[in-house]
Amino acid sequence: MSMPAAVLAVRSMQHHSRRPAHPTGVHAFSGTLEIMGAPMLFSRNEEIYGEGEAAEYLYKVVSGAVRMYKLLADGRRQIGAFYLPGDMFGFEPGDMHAASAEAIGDATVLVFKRSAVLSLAARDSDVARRLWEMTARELGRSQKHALLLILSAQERVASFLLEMAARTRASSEIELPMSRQEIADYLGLTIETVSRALGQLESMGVISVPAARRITFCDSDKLSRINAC
Amino acid sequence: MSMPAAVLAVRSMQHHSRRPAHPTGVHAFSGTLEIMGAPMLFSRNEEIYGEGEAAEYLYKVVSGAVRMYKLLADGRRQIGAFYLPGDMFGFEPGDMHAASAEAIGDATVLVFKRSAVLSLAARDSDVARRLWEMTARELGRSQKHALLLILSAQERVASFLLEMAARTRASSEIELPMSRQEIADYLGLTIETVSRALGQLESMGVISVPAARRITFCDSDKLSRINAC
DNA sequence: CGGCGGCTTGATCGGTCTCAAGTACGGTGG
DNA sequence: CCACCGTACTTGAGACCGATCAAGCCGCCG
Repeated sequence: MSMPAAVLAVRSMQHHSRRPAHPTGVHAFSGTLEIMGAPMLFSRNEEIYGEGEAAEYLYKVVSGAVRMYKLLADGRRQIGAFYLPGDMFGFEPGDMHAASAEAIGDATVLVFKRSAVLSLAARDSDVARRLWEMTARELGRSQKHALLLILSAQERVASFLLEMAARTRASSEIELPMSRQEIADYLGLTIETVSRALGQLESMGVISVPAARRITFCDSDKLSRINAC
Repeated sequence: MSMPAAVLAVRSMQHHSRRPAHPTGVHAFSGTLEIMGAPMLFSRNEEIYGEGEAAEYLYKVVSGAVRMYKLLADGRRQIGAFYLPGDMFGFEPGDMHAASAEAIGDATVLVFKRSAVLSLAARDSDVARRLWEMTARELGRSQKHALLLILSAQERVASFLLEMAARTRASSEIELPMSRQEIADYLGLTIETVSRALGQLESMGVISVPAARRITFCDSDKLSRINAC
């Protein structure tokens, strides 16, 4: 197993001056911990961590987007989550990563040393509570994701669009950071089926697709009604 | 929304003498909290909590089994998890239950007041850590569940059998507490497909099914190889 | 013995995958 | 500025897997 990319990158960062945390508005932890996050840049498709590596860090997306995924024996890829600016990720049940994470496009990510977070949590119950809340929120997201996977193709795509709209706080139009292949791997479909479902929604007058990665909502109510959850 | 069953039941329990916690060997929390769990009995199909209710309690299965599920608009049911003796459940991102929980057969469950657990966690960082670990473990389970749902029917059933075997620490034979319908709703399949997949596995010589709810493993290696994860 | 619920088995239908072209877009170099 | 190229996306035709509809079977309990 090769050296985790994150470890190398963080080490190389230690010689740089620490920039202050970005003014993203969302604070991961109160006070002291926030300044512990070392900003790192990942380029398109660069690995942030790999399955089986020691989970030494927690991460927070500042800009760009991240995919978390697992590869199956036969080569299929299941994307478990997309992380957008403001999202934290890297929570794991054990001390090993059960999945891999990669930058979708160029991305800036704050990196927190896990042991530092844990020791801070041991002293500061408020930090511990936030840590627990974030893990619980991640659990909720995972459960919603599992729900998606039993729906029809059209329902999955509709739910996905609504999820993305809610997470980017955009009501009328969204810009997707990920490819059709990534959407397909997230929804448990093929690119062709995703494309067809989008085409159906468009011909139903629910959305319009002026560019492949730009979706405008023409009838949000109808879109919500297609979503069975 | 009707009064949560758990609330009523706990209230009625307050007039009973507290039995000591069951000697199950698995401890939810160190020390004081363990004795805070009020044992409750639920009968077959009885609701433990319902979607949308306030999440006032945490639960630990002592005996029997519990299903956690959501109902979709069109009546489909997605079972998100089965909880077996030793498992804790009821963790939620918000202060509301996002799903419902019911006893599969008659079941004994320890009930912990959430606010008491939280205030204990605020004082005792060890409790806070355990709480976080359990939530993270639940997150891992949910992610594995999502992975199941993109597999073929036979792979899903094989994975399910392996999961149940691992969780009951049984290597050669398992006794399933749940019906085919519940297995189907957990795996995102129909009862017919579950039944056929079991039949195929049996005719392949991988398992044998002496009784509908009793599965013996004839070739665990081959079963593991069918599982694509 | 009869009846009922849970499970299995069979035949057909439909949605999604697969394979295969075709098209639009973004970037690069002339 | 335009021609070219490669990648991403769309669209079409046919195959396949699991859902659906419909009987039949088994075990349990009255």
